[in-house]
Amino acid sequence: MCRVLATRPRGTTDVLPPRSERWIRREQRFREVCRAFGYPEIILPMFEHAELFQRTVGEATDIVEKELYVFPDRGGRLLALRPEGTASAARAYLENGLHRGPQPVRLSYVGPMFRYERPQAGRFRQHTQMGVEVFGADQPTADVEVILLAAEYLRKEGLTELSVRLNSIGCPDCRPAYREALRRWAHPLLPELCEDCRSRYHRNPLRLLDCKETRCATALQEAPRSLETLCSACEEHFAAVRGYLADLDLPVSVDPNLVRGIDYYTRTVFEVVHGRLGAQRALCGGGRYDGLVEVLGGPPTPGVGFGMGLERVLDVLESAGETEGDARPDLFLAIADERARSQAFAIATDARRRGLATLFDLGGRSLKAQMKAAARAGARFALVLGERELATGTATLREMDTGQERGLPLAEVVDALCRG
RNA sequence: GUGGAUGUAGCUCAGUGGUCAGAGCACCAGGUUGUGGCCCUGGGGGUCGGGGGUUCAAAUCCCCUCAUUCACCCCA
Repeated sequence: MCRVLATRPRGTTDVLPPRSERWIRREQRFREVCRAFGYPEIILPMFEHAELFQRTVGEATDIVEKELYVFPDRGGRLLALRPEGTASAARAYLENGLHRGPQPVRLSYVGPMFRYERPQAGRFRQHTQMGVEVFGADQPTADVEVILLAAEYLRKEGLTELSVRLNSIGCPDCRPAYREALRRWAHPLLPELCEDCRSRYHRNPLRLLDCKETRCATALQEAPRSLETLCSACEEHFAAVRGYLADLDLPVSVDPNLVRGIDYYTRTVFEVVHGRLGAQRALCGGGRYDGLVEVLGGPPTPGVGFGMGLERVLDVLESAGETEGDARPDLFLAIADERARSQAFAIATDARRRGLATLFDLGGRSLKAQMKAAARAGARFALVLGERELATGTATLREMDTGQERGLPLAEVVDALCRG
């Protein structure tokens, strides 16, 4: 085996059956929920002009600064593998003139995202996000709708122990003032803070608030909160979001320390977290991005959405013993005599056309080995075809779980299985 | 980018200087010439992650490197 040719790139994964079957079920269920909420799917490119992400996600963010997969193509364009879905969706919304049609525009998407990160539990260089976006809606009900959609999907997957973390980081009117206020307040504490926090002070003071170092956390306990300095419009918006969510039987906690690492967010930001998931416990992250479309040269357009990590959802489900979606064949044809092979092809074709998952042996193995293969594949029924069946026109159908057998005319086997 | 742990069969791992490198599970075949699961027997499968060094002798000790993994930063 060649070490390089037969090794996947760092941070990527091969998703094998049966996990791949479960994976597909998760995508299906997400699409069902999106359909129920009226969010048709948009299919977007996996790479874009690098500038799209640099300008929207933000030059100074980790995602752009150190995680973006950028490359020049053969025509000299600077492209980037998408690190997230919202910027692409906003670009497509504008480029295709959706902003000129009826508003709001609701969209969903499922697909791979790429970030050059050091892999760890729940984090990869290629991961998959299921997300939704609403463009052209500034009402707090839109924020509530997308949070509700995320929660409804996760509920349908049978997940419990979920909670929604919620915060408002203000808008271009009130955020700069808050940043300055926080900086001024923290300045005298700088010598006590950790090295990371001293650099956060300059780069992104909001990040000071969620440092995990205990000495920083205690030092900053009394820091001013963004929630206390929201402008009245943001204040009102946030109060409305909280109010609707409170009526909805969702475990929501307002967390003034929740800060997200993408520049385009305004007002509402949120995460859905699950307790038992290692250090990367956010299943879902999102928020409002009222200035995003305008940055791309479009009209002022409010928007809100989220991205959900498919691998993380699967991890939680599998840690809870999830097996839904595991494939199980209905019928295994064991061939005891090569002269029965044509008959086997005919029965298999009939069964498959009628929706029964049917396998049969490709030849050269003993009947015993074939029965073993049938059991291993998890087949519900096995049918032996040989000289005897050809002569009498009847066969023995064996139910694998119980070992019970019954004789049936060959022509009726598929009918019997279809009836259950 | 930073720190820790780990790389031996498909999987989980044993083997810390000394014959040709092992176990369990899995896989294939036979025992049972038309029937899976239990049992028995046999079989296939390894550049001991890679390279260099020390030594009469290296899976084992040293250096480098690659990969995996967990955590930090950050994020889904």
